[in-house]
Amino acid sequence: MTDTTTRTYTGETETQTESTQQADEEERCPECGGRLVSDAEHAETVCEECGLVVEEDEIDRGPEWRAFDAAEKDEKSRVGAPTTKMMHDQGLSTNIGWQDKDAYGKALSSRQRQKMQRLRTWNERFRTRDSKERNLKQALGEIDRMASALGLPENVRETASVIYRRALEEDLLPGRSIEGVATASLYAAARQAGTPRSLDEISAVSRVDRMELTRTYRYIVRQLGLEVKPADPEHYVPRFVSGLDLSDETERMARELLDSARSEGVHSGKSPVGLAAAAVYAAALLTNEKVTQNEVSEVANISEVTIRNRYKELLEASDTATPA
DNA sequence: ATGGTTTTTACTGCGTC
DNA sequence: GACGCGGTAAAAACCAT
Repeated sequence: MTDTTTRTYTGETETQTESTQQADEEERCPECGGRLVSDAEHAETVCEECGLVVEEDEIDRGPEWRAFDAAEKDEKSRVGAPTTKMMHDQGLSTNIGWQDKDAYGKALSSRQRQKMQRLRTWNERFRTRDSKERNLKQALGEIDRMASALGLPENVRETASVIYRRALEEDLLPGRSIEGVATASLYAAARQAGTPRSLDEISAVSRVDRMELTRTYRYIVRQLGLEVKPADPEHYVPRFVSGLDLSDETERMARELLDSARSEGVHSGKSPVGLAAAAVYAAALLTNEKVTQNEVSEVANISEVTIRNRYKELLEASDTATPA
């Protein structure tokens, strides 16, 4: 068994906020040279002096929400129209505004208001009408639910959404349940993002049982050609450590043990969870913090026997690697 | 489906508090 | 005696073929 330990770092995709600093060269009215004022309400740019309309039908890039104070504005404000994979239509479909104003900014008559209200209702219905869209909507809701139950960050949800979307595109759904595929997507996403959750943890919050989950998971990974590296045991360490109230020192120690174990090629088909659990246990031993094998096995959902076997191997490996 | 691994289950013995 | 720990054997689960 070849143990090519490829250290893959799936970094978190940081969304960088670019501070586009441009010298605001003030534009002038071509007629009279007056100051130009943009009127977002009417989607126009007009001259302050003579009232000439310089620009028409501008796209309103402003917010579509109301802000009641500065703090709220900052909180909600963003740049451009974000498309998000987390909404079933990527947030690109038409929404009918809530403002009850016409294109000129005038308030609507009550008849018109009622009409718009009805239009809104129907628009919403049509928007989600066709089956794929509905399907997606449900699945994304499910993904969201499970992700929060597992404390998975936003980017994992995004990834899961993307995976699910692809599965849907490739017609992988027929014969499989929406929940199943949604769960599998989330599992894959969590692993790809370097915040893996074990199958047990996932199936605990999912409506589908383990069997179906593993089956669909394997299936979509193969069909979609997803690259999912074998989970790195180190990724489990922080969770176990905090779950057991151990020190940072222990956490570091556990990482070291795993590192030397890696170079000794101890992992080969061994479950990463077991390895991580054993490392935490061994580290606690070395730093004189009291944890029982039983406690570790509880938080890691792994049997004590496995911990015993693994941690012996870990200590051996670290001895050969760094003879103290 | 099958065979080889790994993990789990269940049980036993030892030492300590 | 309860508890933590270590070991073993058999069963179950998993994976690749």
